[in-house]
Amino acid sequence: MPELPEVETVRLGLDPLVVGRTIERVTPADFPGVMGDLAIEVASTRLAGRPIRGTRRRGKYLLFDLDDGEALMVHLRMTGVLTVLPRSAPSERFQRLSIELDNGSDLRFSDQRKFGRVIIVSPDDISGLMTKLGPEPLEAGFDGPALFELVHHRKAPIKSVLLDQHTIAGLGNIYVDEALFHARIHPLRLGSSITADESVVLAEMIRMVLTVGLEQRGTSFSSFRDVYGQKGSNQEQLVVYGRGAGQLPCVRCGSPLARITIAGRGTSYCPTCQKRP
DNA sequence: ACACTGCCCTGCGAGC
DNA sequence: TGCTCGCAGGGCAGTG
Repeated sequence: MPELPEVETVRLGLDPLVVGRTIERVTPADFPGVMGDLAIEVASTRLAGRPIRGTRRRGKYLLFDLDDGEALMVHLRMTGVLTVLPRSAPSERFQRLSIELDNGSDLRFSDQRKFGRVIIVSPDDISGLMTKLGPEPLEAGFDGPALFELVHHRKAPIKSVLLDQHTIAGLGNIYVDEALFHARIHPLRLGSSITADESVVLAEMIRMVLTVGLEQRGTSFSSFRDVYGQKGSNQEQLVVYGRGAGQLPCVRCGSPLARITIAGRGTSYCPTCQKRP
């Protein structure tokens, strides 16, 4: 599941391969809805001849800046994969879209579950995206007091609050479970119950798990691959995510981990280290 | 403004 | 062995 470290890993890999290139055309595969309501043929006409000026990431959104302030916005959702391949390379297994570039390479979008999207966005769309999302947790200014301000008035479980992209941008199920474990906070604790002192630790742990995830080039628990089709290695650093169902032992205290559902998401935690509310 | 639910989608693994 | 069925979950629409 691509979260901030995975999306940033993809962006870092793509940037040198696509910036400065010009789009020639867009070739559909078998999923007409991949570009939203816009027909692929229409999109191809709109994109033909336009340059890719740069790449940006906001939360889990990836932006390819075009001319005229427009951009191609990609969200990988659960199983989206972006690769750059020679035009002669065969289609990927779940390929949904191929953006042909002027140097003979293709930017390919593959997505097993058809949740991901590649959308042409206007300058207004982009500024809307920038403002509606919460702060970037790896940028300067994201600290204990800032986190406390974001969560102390919230009456939902802290896990739900941290998953809310309008509150903090880029966290998903994996990194939230990991951060809460390292901060020793039970995922069902209400946002309003988190103290200022706990916010300092939690903000630190959020930054830590994201930084490690980025260093490991992402978590490839299932389908995540980088631009070159390589797996990340952060799954080896995970200590709670995916381990609660089997009641595997807590790495800190040895007692069996537990698994519950919060906000419709599987949630693993240590009932001993993360005290109940 | 906020909280919560259901929907989208399909490969995979558990169970029979 | 082969089948069915539930699970995985990010974002959004709809409801309260």
